[in-house]
Amino acid sequence: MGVSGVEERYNFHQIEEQARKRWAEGEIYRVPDFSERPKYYCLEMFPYPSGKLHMGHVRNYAIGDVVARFKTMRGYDVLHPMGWDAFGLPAENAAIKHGVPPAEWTWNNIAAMREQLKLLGVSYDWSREVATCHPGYYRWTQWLFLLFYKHGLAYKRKAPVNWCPSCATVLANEQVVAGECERCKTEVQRKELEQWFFKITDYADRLLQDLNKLPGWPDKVKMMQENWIGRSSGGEIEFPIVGREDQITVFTTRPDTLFGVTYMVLAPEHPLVPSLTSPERWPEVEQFIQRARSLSELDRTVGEAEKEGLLLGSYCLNPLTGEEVPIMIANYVLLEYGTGCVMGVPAHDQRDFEFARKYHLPIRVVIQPKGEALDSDTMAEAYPGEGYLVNSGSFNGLKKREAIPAINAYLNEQGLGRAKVAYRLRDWLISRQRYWGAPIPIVYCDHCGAVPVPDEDLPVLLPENVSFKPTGQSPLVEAPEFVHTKCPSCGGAARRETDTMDTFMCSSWYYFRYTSPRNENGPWDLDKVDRWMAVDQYIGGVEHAILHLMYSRFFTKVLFDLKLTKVEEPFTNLLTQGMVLKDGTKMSKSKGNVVSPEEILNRYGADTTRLFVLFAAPPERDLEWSDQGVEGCFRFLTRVWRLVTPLAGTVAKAPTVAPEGLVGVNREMRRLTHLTIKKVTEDVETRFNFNTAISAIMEMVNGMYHYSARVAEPDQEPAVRREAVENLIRLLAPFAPFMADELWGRTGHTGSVHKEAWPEYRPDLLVEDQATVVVQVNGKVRDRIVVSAQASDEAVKQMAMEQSRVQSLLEGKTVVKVVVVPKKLVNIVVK
RNA sequence: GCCGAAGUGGCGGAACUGGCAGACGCACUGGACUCAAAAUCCAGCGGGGUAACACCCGUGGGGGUUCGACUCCCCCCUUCGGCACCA
Repeated sequence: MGVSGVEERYNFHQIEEQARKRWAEGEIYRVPDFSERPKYYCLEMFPYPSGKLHMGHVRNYAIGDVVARFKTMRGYDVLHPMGWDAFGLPAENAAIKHGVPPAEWTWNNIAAMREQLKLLGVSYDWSREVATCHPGYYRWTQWLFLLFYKHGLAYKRKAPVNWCPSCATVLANEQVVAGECERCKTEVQRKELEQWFFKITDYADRLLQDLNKLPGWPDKVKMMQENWIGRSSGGEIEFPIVGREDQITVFTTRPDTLFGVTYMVLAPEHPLVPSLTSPERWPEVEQFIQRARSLSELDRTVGEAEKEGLLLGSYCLNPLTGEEVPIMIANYVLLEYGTGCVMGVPAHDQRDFEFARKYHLPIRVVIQPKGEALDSDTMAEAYPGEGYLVNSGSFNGLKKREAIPAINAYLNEQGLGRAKVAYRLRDWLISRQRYWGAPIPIVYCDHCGAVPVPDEDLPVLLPENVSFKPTGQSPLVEAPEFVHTKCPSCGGAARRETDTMDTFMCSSWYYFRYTSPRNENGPWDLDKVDRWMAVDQYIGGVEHAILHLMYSRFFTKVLFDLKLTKVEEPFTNLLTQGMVLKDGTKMSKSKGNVVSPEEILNRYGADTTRLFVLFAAPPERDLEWSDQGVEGCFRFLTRVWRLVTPLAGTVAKAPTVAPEGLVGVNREMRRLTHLTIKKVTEDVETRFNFNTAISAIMEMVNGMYHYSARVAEPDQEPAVRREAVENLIRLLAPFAPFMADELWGRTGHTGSVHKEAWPEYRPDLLVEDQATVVVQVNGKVRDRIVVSAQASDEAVKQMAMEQSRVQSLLEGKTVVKVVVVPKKLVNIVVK
């Protein structure tokens, strides 16, 4: 690395513009559908086209791009596509506010964001771009809806649903966070509405079980899905109703406490309630039901809501004892879980305990813990733990663990119950009362009922010239030419479904579509999906841990069952990247701490911007924005520029193969080059620790500067220099693709560095001939010695003991033990 | 309440399998270059202590295992995230 002459400034504007042009003209990021090379599918969560890239996007796409570029250099065909999650409320709200039609607003935003992504230099195959709001895309979203419908996985029913008054639409359970709309934080209300659902509960167990097949997912995300699915195993038990032929079926996880039941309690909305209420109690009961209905989910479930209940005046029989048990309703029982009723076992369930104390219901102990005597009169709280059955007839003496299967088996024999699993997960509500979404392709006919739109009539197009004002009904209701149609079955007058689909439907299958983005004969080409799926690496924010990621898993399992894919899980490896923070908190307009990518790109260029977000923290951790940190990355790139550009000409002419048996600084320089290749390769490939990979490259650059400072130019081995420079450029390529490509050209290469092979290191060149060994006495570092790499443990030990520092510490003591770790340390233990 | 993750200099972070704590970067300090500044280059940079060494302390706190612990085990504290009347 020689003395530079006239320095040329690092003009990133020019470099990046020229590279963008070259890349576009050469179509270097286009990936073939099929080839001999192994495939790798690298995917980042596609964005909502808000019109502006934010730092979170920059981070997400920079991470994905490193993976994609690295894998390409490693010899894979990398599918790395981009698209737009383009339906949704903001477009409609913008339309209402500014009078621009949602379609126009959305397409303009897409154009703007596409340009920003191109500025960032992400290696997308733009020929595969998809937008969920394009009729050529949502045609297949509708097709998939009908596929689900035909297989009994889509159904319409009246149910209590979550209603967001601000968004003027219903929400899925997953979109309600702590009783609030996850989008706008408005408290959700409960409404009884007839809505479309997807039967995700049919897949609850597989969604749970198959989490085990995802070792490449973060435990955190798997845990969140596990919590959300909320599997509990127990049994269903029949309690005959006194004076009637029918019975109440109850779900419980504790069949072992069946002898401790002292009351039965139903959800207020339970269908049996009216017939179980005695006439004189009805007015009071009806009032109670009304009150429970009107309360929001939030009021009813969050916090220390007081438990309230009422006797209905009827009784059922404990199936094991024949004992009469009063039937009640209570606000703490949820209609949608289990069977909508609870057997009250106050001695062993805290909620039942509180309820029983309040209403003076009897408490009966049926589980006795070892070495303790529970007394129903004096106990201060329920005992839910382990113990032996008492007051339980022939089951007395069994352990809780043994009693559960024993009682289940007995009930099963008698036809009084059966083992059963319950889930917290509810079916996915997919109807939305808004305009900017894929219309649900169903027609209602007075004669034929709900009729699916025939496949050949898809897409059901969204009408234009519609008023978007949210009224609580879909704006499509106000579009007569849309609503009025013919029944596909009988040809008579009929009307269309006016609700649109949850946008999470559109995003549940887009990764399939990328494999065949323009296919018109089906949602995708099976051969292409088979080649590319599953996604090898998926990257995005953890906020989708449940919503998008669980829906996508559900879709994939349905598609697998219907033979439309051979994979059962869509995403083999998942990386959830951390947030970008400023001043310790999430960037937001209201806090005024937003850093605009546009501005940073303009001031420092894409390479610096990318480098900073990759260097400042490992990908899965939150990243604190630092203007000075960006400055530092810019400085580093400038340093690379000043190092390489003056050498470009001589590097191009130098021999490509370095001589063997080098000594001194030339040998050390080679060693550093190969050490860095090893470190960067391992950090990127096995750990995704881009921050440490970049610091290794920085150390290499520092080493190259030292090399040139310490070695007169004639003594530098040209081949060593060439090897260092070329590998530096290759290693830098995934992180700073523009500068790397520019320098690659300048050092005499004709093609793009992004078509180059990733460098390999030579293990034999990593070997050092000397090692610094730490000398400890009783575990404390007291000295260091330099030893030959070949020195025996015994020799190293001898040498360590001879050090004067060590000698003085050994004086008057006895050496108990000496531990030698080759090439690392000697620990002398003395007494 | 239940489940999970994380706590390391002034800051972002590193230490991968138990082996020199603080790589790399930022900030800061001193020096070189300059009329001067910026840029750049060189050096220093956990705390105490010393003229300089020595030495002592130090990875949220307390205990333990080990020749040796940021790393393993037990208890506790703090912060963040998920679930939360789910029978």
